[in-house]
Amino acid sequence: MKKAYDAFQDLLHKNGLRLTKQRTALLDAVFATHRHFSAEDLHRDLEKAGHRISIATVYRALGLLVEAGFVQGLDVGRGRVLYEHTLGHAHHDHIICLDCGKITEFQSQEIEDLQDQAAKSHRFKIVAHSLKIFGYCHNA
Amino acid sequence: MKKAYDAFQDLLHKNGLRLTKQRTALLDAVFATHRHFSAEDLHRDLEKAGHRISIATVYRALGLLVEAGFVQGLDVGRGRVLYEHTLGHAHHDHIICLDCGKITEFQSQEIEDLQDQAAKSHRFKIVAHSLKIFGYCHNA
DNA sequence: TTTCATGCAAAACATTTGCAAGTCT
DNA sequence: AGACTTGCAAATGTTTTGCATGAAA
Repeated sequence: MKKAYDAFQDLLHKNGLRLTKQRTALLDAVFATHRHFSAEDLHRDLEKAGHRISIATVYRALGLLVEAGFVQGLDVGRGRVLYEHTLGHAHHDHIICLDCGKITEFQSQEIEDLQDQAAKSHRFKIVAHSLKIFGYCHNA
Repeated sequence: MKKAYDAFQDLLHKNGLRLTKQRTALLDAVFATHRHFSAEDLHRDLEKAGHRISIATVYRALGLLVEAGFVQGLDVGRGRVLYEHTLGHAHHDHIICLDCGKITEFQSQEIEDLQDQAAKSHRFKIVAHSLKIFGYCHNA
């Protein structure tokens, strides 16, 4: 995980920002998990691990990480946003179970290509896209 | 638009619900436009047109329409939900301009098929899906 | 020491809900 | 009459913000 720290520190330095205890702990936690987590999940885990950090700081730090592309937000509906780190993870889309909340990732280069094509034909410059499939997993 | 009223009235009757002035006016407004609108847009337009309706009722009626499949919600991020009526509209996806908010619709049967395939291979039963492309339109 | 960051509590938003009063059937 | 609806205001849940205090560089 040295890479994540270095890249993050670089980013902070470049913008005259500081590497604080809170940001360090948060970065740590974000890259330690490979699940999708909410801001509150993250806050709870950090406090549980003995770190003193406010929910406001969690949101502020997450915002930084998202802006920098280290972390991605996934809007799962009804105002719920889950996050996941992106370093070392290829782009993927999500299938969300409406019953148990389980999130499965998948990817399809064909879908990507078709999206690019669609955007181009409407003269849009793609910045990001979000494909979510909602349904019921086999446990439902 | 006779069809929409009839279908809505049917729906209400079937569930022991009532066709009130507010619901009539709202249905009217929803089907009169072919744009994407927020609950507040709708509320404002209704009041502007001289109808007395509360925002709570707008949400309640929109909920009914969504549940019945007359209207679809489009989560455009940051807790913003826009609605559009679906009667007589084929399924489509959206390209959203991050600069001006313009929303362009497109559809691709190939993407649909690939999604079905992806869901099936993960043993999910699809209920809905949402594909949004974010970017900049040619005016940006 | 000079910024920048944090914590706290209040504010901001969008949406939902309880309840008494009003309206449809 | 009786059940469903409405409006209102308060409650909700999540995220943001102002400001005084605290901590990096």
